[in-house]
Amino acid sequence: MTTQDRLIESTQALLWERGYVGTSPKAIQQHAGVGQGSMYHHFAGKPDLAAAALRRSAEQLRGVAAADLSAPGSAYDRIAAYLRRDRDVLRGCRIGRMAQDPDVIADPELRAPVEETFDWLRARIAELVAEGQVAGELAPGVDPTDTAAAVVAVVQGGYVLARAAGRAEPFEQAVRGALGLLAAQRTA
Amino acid sequence: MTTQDRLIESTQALLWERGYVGTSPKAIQQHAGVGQGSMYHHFAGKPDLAAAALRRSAEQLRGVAAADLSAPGSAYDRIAAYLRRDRDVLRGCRIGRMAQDPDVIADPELRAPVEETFDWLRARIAELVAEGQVAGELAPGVDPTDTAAAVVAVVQGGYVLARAAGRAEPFEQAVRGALGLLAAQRTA
DNA sequence: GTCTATATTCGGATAGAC
DNA sequence: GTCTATCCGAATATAGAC
Repeated sequence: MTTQDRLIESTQALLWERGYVGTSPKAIQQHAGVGQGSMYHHFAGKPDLAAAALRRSAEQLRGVAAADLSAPGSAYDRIAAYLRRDRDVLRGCRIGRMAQDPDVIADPELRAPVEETFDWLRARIAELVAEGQVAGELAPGVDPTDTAAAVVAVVQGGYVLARAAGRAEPFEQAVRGALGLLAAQRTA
Repeated sequence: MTTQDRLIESTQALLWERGYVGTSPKAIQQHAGVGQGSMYHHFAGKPDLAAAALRRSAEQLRGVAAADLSAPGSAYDRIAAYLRRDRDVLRGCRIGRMAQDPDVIADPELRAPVEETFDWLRARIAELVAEGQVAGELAPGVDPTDTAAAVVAVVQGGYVLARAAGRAEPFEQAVRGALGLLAAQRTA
């Protein structure tokens, strides 16, 4: 692995754990086993490195979610596959976490991967809901866009509840709750 | 207002905006218009002050939510009142935000108000759902505890989506989505 | 109770040698 | 490309005067 890659991966890990404000260049260097000069040779500074790390995390997350949402089965099955995916719940979401950091939100370069990830995710789930309705699998009563936003919000909010509680259970409850409400839309 | 109160209110405001890691004692002093020595006379340090601020925020939040959830009308109406309450969406949740901060989660004194707020909120909403089912207003199919967790998660996740997007709309979509799914449970 | 002075470490980087 | 030296301000206090 290249020095750049190790720096990016270390930054991904530290941003996930400590957030942007809580992650120092020195901590990144130590985690990556890379010297000061080396880091500043490859990257302009902390914001530059964070931007690279966030772009990579966004790409990876999208890949995983895309797979869940194209799983075999009905629209409901695919959304359930996304919601039920095995997660490290107490760690939270690598991307969603960044939405809380004012320095990330204030910098368009840093916010862009976060915004795009959620835009894509909501749109993809809305598409599935709409397809399910057209296919007659889901009742036509609910709005696909709104429903998709609710599904994504349940996951992001589930992380918040779980971390607040110090245990994964509230996340799992929220997911079951969402699936219970969604199941009532099935026409079968 | 006493010096203590001004310090607590300033800490509440700064924790909301910048989080725990991002809030310095100096910033608190300046925001409160209080000197260094004065702050350390009244509080042992940053964690002590933050604990006082979080306890107060938790108490206030609970008061507001309790009012929504006891509004006139059916169980659905009360949950809708909670979900639709006018919020400063892009600022996020004063309490939920803390769940992302590792230093808050690691300190039992700081985590307690956060955990208790969400425990109470989920329990109160679960109670409403169960009452609605018993009264025949809501279909008996969904689990009250799980549904309540989903409702609270939609709000917390809605904040994440809105901040990521830089606009309030995704929050409002998520709320409408949740209400749409919940409305389908009404037997009327 | 409040103020000013002082201390230590960290954050975030630049400079220049190798 | 990588290393070490150096810089300046901020974070988080403690000490002691008023």
